[in-house]
This record gives sequence, structure tokens and C-alpha cells, in this order.
Amino acid sequence: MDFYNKTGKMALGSRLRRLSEQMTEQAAAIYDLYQVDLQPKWFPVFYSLLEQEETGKSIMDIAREIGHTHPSVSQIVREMAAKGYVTERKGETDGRKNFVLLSPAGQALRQKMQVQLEDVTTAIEKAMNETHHDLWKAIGEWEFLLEQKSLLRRVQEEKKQRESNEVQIVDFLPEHSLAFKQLNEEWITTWFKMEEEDHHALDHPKEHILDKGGHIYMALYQGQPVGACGLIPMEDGNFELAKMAVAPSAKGKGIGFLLGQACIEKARSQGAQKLYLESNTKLKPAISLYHKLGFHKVAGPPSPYERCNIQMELRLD
Amino acid sequence: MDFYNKTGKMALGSRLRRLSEQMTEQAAAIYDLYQVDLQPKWFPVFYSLLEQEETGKSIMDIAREIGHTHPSVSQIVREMAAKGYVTERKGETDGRKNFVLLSPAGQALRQKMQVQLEDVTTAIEKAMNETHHDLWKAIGEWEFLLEQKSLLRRVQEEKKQRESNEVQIVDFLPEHSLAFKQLNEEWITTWFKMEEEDHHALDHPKEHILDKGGHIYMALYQGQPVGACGLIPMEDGNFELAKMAVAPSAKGKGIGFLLGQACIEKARSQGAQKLYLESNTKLKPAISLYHKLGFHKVAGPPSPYERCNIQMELRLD
DNA sequence: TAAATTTGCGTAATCACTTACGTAATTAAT
DNA sequence: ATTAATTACGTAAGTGATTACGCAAATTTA
Repeated sequence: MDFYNKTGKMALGSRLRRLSEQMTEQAAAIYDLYQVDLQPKWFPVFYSLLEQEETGKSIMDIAREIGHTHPSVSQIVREMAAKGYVTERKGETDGRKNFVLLSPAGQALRQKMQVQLEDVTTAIEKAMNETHHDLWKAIGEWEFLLEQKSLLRRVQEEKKQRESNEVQIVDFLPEHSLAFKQLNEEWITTWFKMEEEDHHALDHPKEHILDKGGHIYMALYQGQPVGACGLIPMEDGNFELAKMAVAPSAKGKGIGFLLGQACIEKARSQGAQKLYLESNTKLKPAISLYHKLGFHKVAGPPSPYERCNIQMELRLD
Repeated sequence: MDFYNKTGKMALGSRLRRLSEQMTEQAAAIYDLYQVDLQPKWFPVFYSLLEQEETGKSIMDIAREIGHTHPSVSQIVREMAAKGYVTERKGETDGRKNFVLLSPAGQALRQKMQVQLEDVTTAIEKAMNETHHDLWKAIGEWEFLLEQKSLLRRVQEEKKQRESNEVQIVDFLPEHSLAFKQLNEEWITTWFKMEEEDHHALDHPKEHILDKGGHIYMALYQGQPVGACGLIPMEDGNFELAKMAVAPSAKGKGIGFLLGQACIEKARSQGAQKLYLESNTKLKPAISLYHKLGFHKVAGPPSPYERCNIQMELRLD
């Protein structure tokens, strides 16, 4: 297929499907050649039953083993039973189960298939010797890769990384005032309600944060402010990380992490030894972000905010 | 999938199918992630249309390019047209054709997909870097292999070779008399009718062939006689290859070839310089077997057999 | 120039799976 | 000891491809 040389890797799925369909079609002809009355789709079930257990295997056992869904196995078993190759038996201790066993006729098929399986195996192995890249092993590796981390997850990570490269962390400017307020109001009102303290800091960031020796970083994505985070000086010379907010529409770009990193660096450069923060355990993603940044839970001084039920800190030395 | 480590290579088809199904499922989720309103199955068609030709592409053009059947393309195009991503136009010079073109809406999708395609490609390429065996290239190689020679053909060859190892070529014994006659009668009566000469040779092989210095080989498969072939001395000191017969049930085991080889060797050891035979062009497989054995067409002396319309010979020196 | 064959493509049926859903049996939680 | 959740499995419907078939247009052959 020349076509797939042009599309590139993203057509991997389509390409695989085409190849597998070709092979299944050939398989049917091969069963014919050996006059084995077995449909290719039965093969995994049949093979699973060869490993004979006295009591047979339940539908779910087989499904799990061969990696199909149970309705698929159920249907295949019904078809095989109609041909007399398997017998079904209700579970004695567990009445829901349906134990499937190869019948004598099924056992006879096994004999007949023996030669076929050998021929097919040699044919495929000979073909494989003509290739440089081992399809069999490659499939195995991909099954493993996808089990570890789905393709979706892999693409999500790629997206996140690309987008976070497009995120700029900049110092707060007067023109960010409105965005700073809105971003914070948004998350506070979705989870809690605005408190007295919030209004002070959000309406007058210059007076309440910057002029007191604090700092504010803004995150810009495609030029638009989509995140904010403040450093507020504490009495002991350290800083509190506060007013961290990211627009919901800009989630998944690693913006919180970038803002956090910027703040940590700033605090360190200001000679702080610790970074402190207050949050709420309801905010799971936030807490896990703080963990990722290196914060850990501490028992701190009482907070002026009602919504605070967890306090964390990060040692900078 | 542990299971497929037990089944061995013959489950290659089943295994491929499972992997491709997993990937297609993931693909759908990925389109969702980028909010691209495109079904994974549309991808090959869509991609083919990106390579824009002013006039569009006909259904068959697309089908051939992406390696699907035309009904599949036809249906996908219908679905895409319903969403407004493509426009259809009847052929002007050829009224049967249906030219498909990406609509402006389709063009817009292309823009939107650009980033997604890049992310997916990098994700897959990164995953591929974690593997030792290149799935992409392996698939390409297999597509090529199967195009050259189908899996069925490969298995057939394997079967033939294995079975021909189980074929024994033995000298004629009195106990083979009946088989010798029946094997020959069978093919003669299916194609022609028995002639005077046939009865002589088949009823009394000893007198008409062996005692005159000729020779007969029998082919045994699983102990049963399934083929025969005679060498009849000619006046010029050479031999005629005749009475070659193989049971229809034993076709495809290379028996004819083995019998032919045995006869050729015998003739050579008897000091013959040429081997001669008479046949009929209706018997295509036989003629091609003779060619494979090295015979070529000649104009020989008139034959006593009515059914003879081709004469061949093989030089032994 | 008429008849036969080939080609393009749409519709319907089929295939080998899947999800969705329902029922009954078993196990866990309150 | 109920109630709730889980598990086993069957049936029905859906999915993305395929073959089978039929019609009409175009091309080849007689």
C-alpha cells in the first residue's frame, strides 16, 4: 500500500486493520484446504479449550484468556455447540456459570488440525525469515506499550507539552488587573464563596500584594491571560503561595506547574527558606499539583480563610 | 496478550485484529480530544481528498488509492456529505462517475486537524522509539510479501512439500496390477474413452511393458498406491513415457513430478538418449508437468492413440 | 451498427466483532 | 437480615468493513 507511505504513522490503526482482514480471509481458505470444519473466528476459543481442564472452562474464563468480550465467546460457543464440537454444562456450585468442554468430535478435530497448524506455522515462519522487521515481536511490544499507557494518554501528553511550550509566564502588569480578578473569582465561586479577604487582594493587588514586597505572575496562552499566581510575603521573611488560578478552558496545558515553578524560583531568589500555602482537600487536582511541585502537608498557623482545611509547605534550601 | 505466546504464529491474524481494534477505539477518543468532528473510519478518504485535484476524485479512484472496496468508500462519502464536508458532482464526460471534492467546511477541518496529526505522529514515533522491532516497517514488509504470494499459496506449498516427503516411489509388483489398471482407467475415461491399445497394456502390464524391457513405477502415499507411470522401450533404443496416472484424491502432492523424475533417471541409467511421450493439449496440468520435467514439443511419428495431439521429448545427454 | 462485455457505483445483505441492556445468582455492606 | 453491589452470561442492536447484485453508461467485438 503506497498510500500509507504518504499518510504517515497516524494511519497505523487503519493499516493494521487492512492487513488483519487480508489474513483472516486467507485463513478461511486454509481451513478449507485441509477440510477442517472450523471457522477462523472460532480458533482462539478452540485453542483455549485444547488446554483441557477436566471440568471445562467458563465463558468468562475463555473471554479473559483470549481477550474477547464475553458475548463474543458466548456466541462462538453456541455455534460450536450446534456443530457438536463442544458441550456446555451449568455450574454446580455457581449456577450462573456455563462450563464449556471440547466434545469427542472436538477432540477429533484437534487431531485433524495438527498437521495444518504445523504447515501454517512453517509457512509463516518462512515468510518471516524474508523480513527484516519481526511483525510478531513488534505486535507484542505494542500490546505491552498500550497496556502500560494508552495511545490516548500518549497523545494527551504530547498535546500538553506542545501547548505548555506556548505558555508564557510574565510579571503582573496593570493591564492584567481584570483578568487576575476574574480568574480567581471563577474558581472560588465554583467551589466556595467569596470572603472578605478575597475582595481586598483581588480588587487591589498592587496595594495588598506587590507594594508589600510580594509578586504576581501571569500565564499567557496565545497572548491571552489564562492563569495567575501570587507570592505574598509573610512575617517570618518567607512567602505564601496564593491566588493560584487557571482558566478552565486552558486546563491540561501544565499552566499550574509552570506558574508554581516560576513562584518557587522567585521565592528562592528572594532568599526565602520556605514556601507556604493554604488549600482545601476538595481541590484534588490542585493538591496533587502542589505535591508534584514538592510541597508537603504541615500544621501551620490558623488561616483567615474559611475554605482552608490543609496547609502545605516547601523547603527551599 | 499472554495467550498469543502459547498459540504461536498461526494466530497472527487474530492477534493483528485485536491490536487494530484497540487502536481504532483510541483514535475515536483522540479525535474527541481535539474536538475534530471526524470519524476514524473517514480518515483514509479524508486524507486522500487533501491531495486536492481541481476536479475532485472519483469513488473508484479513492477506493483504489486507499485499498478499500468501492461500497465502503461510497458509504463513507455519503456520511461525510451529510455532514457537509464533501461535495459530489456527476462526471460530465462519463456520466457514471461521481467526483468527490472537499467542501470549504472540509478544508476548515484540515486546518483544525493539522495540530492533532502532528501530536499523534510524535506520540506514535516516541512509542516506536521504545520498541526494538519496527511495527510500521514490519507491516509494510508483510503487505509486500502477501502481494507477492498469498498466505494460502505459501501454506499450499508447505503442504505439498510435506506430503511429497511421504510419497514413496516403488517398482511395480504383481499386487499393484489392479491399482495400475484402475488409476489409468480413471483418467482416460474422464477425458476420453478407452481404446484397444489401452486394454492390452493395462490388463497385461507384465507382457506388454515389463517383459519387453520396459519399467513401471508406482507411487505410494500412506502405503496406498496413488500413482503410476510406465517406461516402454521403443525401437530406437529409447523409451516412451506412458501410462502416467495420479489419483484425483492425491493431487497436489507433487506425485506426478516424483514419478517423472524416477522414470527419467531409470531411462538414463538404461543408456537412453531421449525420452518420448504422447499427450493431449486438453490436459493442461499434465503438459505443464512435462515442461517442468524438461520435455519440449516435437513432431514425432504418428501415434496409435486417437487422443494424442501433442508429442514431446526430453534429451537425456 | 447491433450485441456483448466491461466499468462505475449504489443498495442490500453479511460478517466478526463490539457496546448496551436485562436477568439471575452470588457476595459485601449496613 | 435486608439491601446494595458485583458477577456471569445471554440477547439485541450497532459498527466498519466486506461480498453479492443490479443498473446504467461506456467500450469492445462481431
